[in-house]
Amino acid sequence: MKNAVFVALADPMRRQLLERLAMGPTTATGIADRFPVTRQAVVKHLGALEVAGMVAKERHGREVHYRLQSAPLGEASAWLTSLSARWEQRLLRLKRYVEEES
Amino acid sequence: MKNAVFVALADPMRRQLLERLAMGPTTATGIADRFPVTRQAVVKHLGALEVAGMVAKERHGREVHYRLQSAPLGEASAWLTSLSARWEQRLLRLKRYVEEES
DNA sequence: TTCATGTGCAACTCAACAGTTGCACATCAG
DNA sequence: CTGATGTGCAACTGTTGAGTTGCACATGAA
Repeated sequence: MKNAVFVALADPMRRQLLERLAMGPTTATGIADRFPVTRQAVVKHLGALEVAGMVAKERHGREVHYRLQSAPLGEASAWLTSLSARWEQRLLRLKRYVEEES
Repeated sequence: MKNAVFVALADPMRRQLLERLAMGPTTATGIADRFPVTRQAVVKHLGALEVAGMVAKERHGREVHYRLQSAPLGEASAWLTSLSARWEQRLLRLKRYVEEES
């Protein structure tokens, strides 16, 4: 699942979709009007985001509204900070070790 | 540049490389011994990570050591948390609005 | 020098993905 | 019902990237 999140985040268009969805739910057609791509392209991207759990569909009549799901974003962010923290901690240990030597 | 970071993070092998590099610098050959892939594959992945600024090369004799650069990880994480925060804030505003109505 | 090890470059295959187009189906307004 | 709008599904093209292989070059050790 985590993999699907990072795969989804790899595409610039999908990141733009996330930025747009952060302002509120929308339909694929509404998005396609403001982007230089087909509605089908938008639908596919939203599908990838849905597989990653970053977006949820909601049908109202004949319209399908997509809304952001922030949980996966938090998980991805947490993994990144954890990785960075492990490295920084290692640098800190090395620094202490060098200072101890002198 | 941000795009290269997310593209680099999209591959499971590269994320494993980052995990490995968080424990300390290594060579491509050393990594290839512990992974079921060719050295060349590792070199290519490390190249992608280098383009993204997440890894730095350092030559010692005939060996090339790769070490983690944590800055881009922090930037990527910051973007994710910012996006999530914007959405959460919007939900909060909506909640306040609804409570005000009643 | 000679050999082994580590690296760099280039070409190739294979699979996955972005984006498009065309058409069918569903839903709302008149 | 009729037309307009929104959506879903499928097939197709073009491109990108992962991984491999082969060979040449550089460096350290005997």
